[in-house]
Amino acid sequence: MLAKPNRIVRADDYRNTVRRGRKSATAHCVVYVRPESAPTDAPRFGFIVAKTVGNAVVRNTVRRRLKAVSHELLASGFPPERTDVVIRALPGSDAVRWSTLLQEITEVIGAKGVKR
RNA sequence: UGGGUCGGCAAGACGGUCGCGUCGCCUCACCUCCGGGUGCGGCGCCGAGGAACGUCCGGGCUCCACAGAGCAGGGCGGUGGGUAACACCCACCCGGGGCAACCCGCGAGACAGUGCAACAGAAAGCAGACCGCCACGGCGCACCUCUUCGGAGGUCGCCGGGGUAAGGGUGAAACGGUGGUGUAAGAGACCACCAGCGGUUCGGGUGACCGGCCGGCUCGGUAAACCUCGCCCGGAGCAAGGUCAGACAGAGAACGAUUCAGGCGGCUCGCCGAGUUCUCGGGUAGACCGCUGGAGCGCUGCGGCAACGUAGCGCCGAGAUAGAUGACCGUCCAUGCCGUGCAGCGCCGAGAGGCGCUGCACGGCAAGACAGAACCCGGCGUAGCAGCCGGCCCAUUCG
Repeated sequence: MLAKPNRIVRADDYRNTVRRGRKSATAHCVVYVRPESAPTDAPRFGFIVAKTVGNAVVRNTVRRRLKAVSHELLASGFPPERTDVVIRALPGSDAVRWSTLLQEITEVIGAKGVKR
């Protein structure tokens, strides 16, 4: 779905993106976008799924669907280079239809960034 | 056919589009101390569970003296086996439940000692006696019978000192149970059977125990109360532990070296032994190893009632670290509900027909249990929708 270079893996990077990135909410997620922060050209994604969302199986599924959404975005060239994105899933996001989820996040990311 | 009981299997299938992680191979690029390393891309293999879960037991592994001894503490508790080990498993015994298959039991000891038992009941542990039963003695404006008229006998009531514990009632439990003999009334006082106890007794079994014989007739429960007995247990845990890289800033106090500084959870011994502990302040929490081939899995043979053991052959089946093992779509498969049609059965109706149940076909909708590895095994416990298969038992029908 998402290759290693497209993932945020350091706690510091999460912290900076959540604190300093621009924040916008959809019906099921909170999205933080911070441009010009990644060390390489590749945009990076990170995901936060709290225990309030569900048990381990549900959290895994939610995170995998968000990764699939991010992959769709990358394929259509949406997040600009060197941009960090953190998506925080809210309770209830396990029951959303796939098309709805994709549309919501695409709108938010598309409004924040310029198409490459 | 219906009901019950025990056990096993499986954990939706197939396809398409786009992807992820470990490992192996290849191409290209870069670096090189020429061993190799890093990165992009391609191909191939593999990629969650029966409970991966809870973390309740037991082990492996690692470190803590050389992992030792005693005490304390903890765990276990029918017997015999299995196992690396267990609180697990198998077989058997005993007790209880069930017509039965089968299920259930925190299954040692109450003649070592201490303690406990609400309510009820006369009485709860050592014998005793509330109601009652029984003779004996005394008393009576009581009653009946006989009378030689003096009284005698009996019934009833009261009192007295005795005998007795069968019956009543309470309780979870009342000093054996049932039936008889016996007696003034009764009682293991005696007898038969049963239950329990004891035996230098006989037989069976490795054993727990079982059966027989003999004996005198009897002695409560509770150890998920203290306790006693037997067996077992050193502690901490993969953030164990180790290598490399990197960062910072030290200061003060106490104790101590042929040793009771300190270390091995507590105490004593024993061992090791040169730095240890505390306070204030500051810093790092990166990479690699451990890390997955193992008490491993499958088949067949042999031993064993079984758990299991063993031999041969074959196989390799996850190693992530903001944490891979997937996302979306389609078809089929079971499942539930609704509708339509057909068939069978039952009921209602004079009839046309109507209603209900079951099965099949088609269409639509819903929806796919519980749940996600993190050092690894063996168990236990818990969660769990709908299924499939088999053994056994009971009832019924037919032969």
